[in-house]
Amino acid sequence: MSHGKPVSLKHKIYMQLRDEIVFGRVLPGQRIKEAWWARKFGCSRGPVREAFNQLERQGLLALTPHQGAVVAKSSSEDVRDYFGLLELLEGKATEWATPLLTSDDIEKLAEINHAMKNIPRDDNDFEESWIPLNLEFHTLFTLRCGNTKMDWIIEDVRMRMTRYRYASFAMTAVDEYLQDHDRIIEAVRKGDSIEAGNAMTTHISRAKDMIMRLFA
Amino acid sequence: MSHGKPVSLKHKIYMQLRDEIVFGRVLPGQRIKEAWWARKFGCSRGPVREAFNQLERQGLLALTPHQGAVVAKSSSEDVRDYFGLLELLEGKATEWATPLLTSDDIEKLAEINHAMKNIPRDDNDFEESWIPLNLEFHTLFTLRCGNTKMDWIIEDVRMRMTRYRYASFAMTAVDEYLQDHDRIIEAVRKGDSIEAGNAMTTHISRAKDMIMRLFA
DNA sequence: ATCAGCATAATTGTCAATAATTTTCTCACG
DNA sequence: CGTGAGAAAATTATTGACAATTATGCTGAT
Repeated sequence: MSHGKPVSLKHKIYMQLRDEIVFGRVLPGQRIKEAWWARKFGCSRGPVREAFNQLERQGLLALTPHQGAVVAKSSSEDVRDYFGLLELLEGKATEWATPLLTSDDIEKLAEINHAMKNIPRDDNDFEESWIPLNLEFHTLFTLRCGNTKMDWIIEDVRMRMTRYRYASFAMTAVDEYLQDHDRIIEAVRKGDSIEAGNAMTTHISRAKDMIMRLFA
Repeated sequence: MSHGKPVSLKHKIYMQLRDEIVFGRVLPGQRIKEAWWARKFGCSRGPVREAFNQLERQGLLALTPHQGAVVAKSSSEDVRDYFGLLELLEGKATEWATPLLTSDDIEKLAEINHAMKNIPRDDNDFEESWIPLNLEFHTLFTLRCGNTKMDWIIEDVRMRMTRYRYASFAMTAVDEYLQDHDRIIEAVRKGDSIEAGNAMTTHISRAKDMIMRLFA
């Protein structure tokens, strides 16, 4: 074998269309046509259909028989409830991870947040720098929490809201987010799992409030 | 419109193969062939492939390019971690639901548990009577918890383990399960959400221990 | 008897064409 | 001018055939 699985055509189509939706280049309610994507990839509609199906199961497309696909709409209630699950899951993941983190892990968390603080605020690419660092910060807890399914389920929930997070990204709360991270790190340093979990829940709750306000 | 969505062929295939897996008529690791199911339904392989994809996304089939599908295997670690998520999710759903339940809801819970107690223990169809009642009991909390996504996520987690629950169903803990339900109902009657949530978590933890023991 | 190498068979991945269904447009009628 | 029936167009659902890939089972040399 060379390196890993061979990448199937359906997977490439899936990845690209997923990005289109997640990064908001196509908007909720917009019609997505099989034939268009088949031509775009120079292939037949078979692989396109399979990609569409996968995206439906992830809540990003809405398929209706004989009617086709539209980018799924989420109500403000949907977003609130997805965030509610994230508060619960990431909060508990943080609580569970706290006693399991090595000193290297904790140092890594501090480094990430330091790097986030140093992103120039007026940079046009602020989001492009912020997002991967933020993801790395959060993922470290889910990967170290001792439950091998936690990252899968959080990723699944997150996928359904990411486009709203990106679409309504606002720098107004950046300082609070960074302070939240500091509070989490501090609690982790003390080894106080409950406090760390609560700090994470509070952090996500703040993000929820931000986005819900922009939604209305 | 006549009555609901038209049922697509892929959905019928999906439902039937899912049942085969969930009820253990095909075993983990067993090869599943597209052509066989296409002949079984008198159709081509297209819809079969779409059903396979859906089952992969639900964790019931493992697909490898050019190698085909096998019924997914779960390690004992996987089952433990899925149950860990269920404890968390159903526990919190119960806590959240407690102040929202109507007296009719609580009465319904009592009725269900009463009916479960009255299933003849030596009945050959004990499981067939038990499972839907048990599901109804648990689902009432997830539907009333105030988070519209809770039932989706619990259903998703549960789907991945149901076959293990059924495969290793043992009546040895039935009495404890019924007592657990009574404790949950009691806490709900008192309006003690924390106690109710803890009782649900304990209940699921007991089921986990049962199944993990049978796994080893 | 064992094992590498090769030919064969079986299975999946993709395609282009056809059938079924829905949507859109047209136009006669009130 | 609005409306509704019906034809036309567009789109999806399914199919059967072909290509690409992998598994299998010979063959023969050691």
